[in-house]
Amino acid sequence: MNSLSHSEEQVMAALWACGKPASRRQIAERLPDECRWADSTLLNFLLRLERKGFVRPDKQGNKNIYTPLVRRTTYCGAVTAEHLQTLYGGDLRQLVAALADTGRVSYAQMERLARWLDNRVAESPEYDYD
Amino acid sequence: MNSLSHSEEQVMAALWACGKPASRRQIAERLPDECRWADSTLLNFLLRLERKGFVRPDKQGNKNIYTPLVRRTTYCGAVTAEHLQTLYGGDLRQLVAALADTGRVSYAQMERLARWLDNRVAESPEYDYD
DNA sequence: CAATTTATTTTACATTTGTAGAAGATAAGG
DNA sequence: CCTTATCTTCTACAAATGTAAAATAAATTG
Repeated sequence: MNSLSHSEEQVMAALWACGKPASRRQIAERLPDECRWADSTLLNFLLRLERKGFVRPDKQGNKNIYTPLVRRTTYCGAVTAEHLQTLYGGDLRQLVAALADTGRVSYAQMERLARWLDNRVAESPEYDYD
Repeated sequence: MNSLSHSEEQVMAALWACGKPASRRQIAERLPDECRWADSTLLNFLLRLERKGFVRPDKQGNKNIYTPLVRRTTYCGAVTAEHLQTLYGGDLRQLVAALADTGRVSYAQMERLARWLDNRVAESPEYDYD
């Protein structure tokens, strides 16, 4: 899988957030505030994403409708795993700790994660233990 | 804080892994296998890191000893928080889920994280609840 | 100390990235 | 249908990135 630049990643995130194939306008609406680009800028990123095999544009009249060709979880899993490896040697606890210790996630969120994990771990079988 | 390119990040990770100020050679030893760069390449990254305020080189004879000027947790917390926001809308559960669902972390590791979180959450006070 | 090895600094250059104006194509209003 | 507003595609360009050879400086060795 081709790797994405930060801007391209933001565009993909916005497209995934749309939940279905979306126009340039719809994608723009989902972008965070700091991404107030010129139309042609966003379209250029979409073109680069097309070249990298991440989206397919379908012409509806003069407009394009973009469909993601890579699953969100697939891409995010891969890039997060890479991030985890590079910065934390693959240790997920360290990643969570870094967030907690620098006050990047609230206590409440940590608790929710704990509860949720307890469930997952409880109901999951152990035959693929390590 | 200045942002780092992927290569620069790998260099910093290696330097942090050294645990103390380190020479170019020592840093190289800690780099992952895929980073078999020419010496001048690594030195160039170190120079760029210096310009970005991430390291300070101290001359020991003709050698440089590099000291990190940014704490690992500070940097990693910031960049992981950004990653979390961009790709998962800030929801840590989604991040963990993406790793789990794509088989990027083992069941055992998830369990360790769960245990560890249970402890942290238990012993932590709640006065900063959300 | 001359020759050789080891380090670092400079310089270079192709590629990728961020950003958007200009140009071209399509639709819509009057 | 002509004008105007939309959209997209082309083209451009500066800055950042990946990568390393060439030049330079310092240490080591015979």
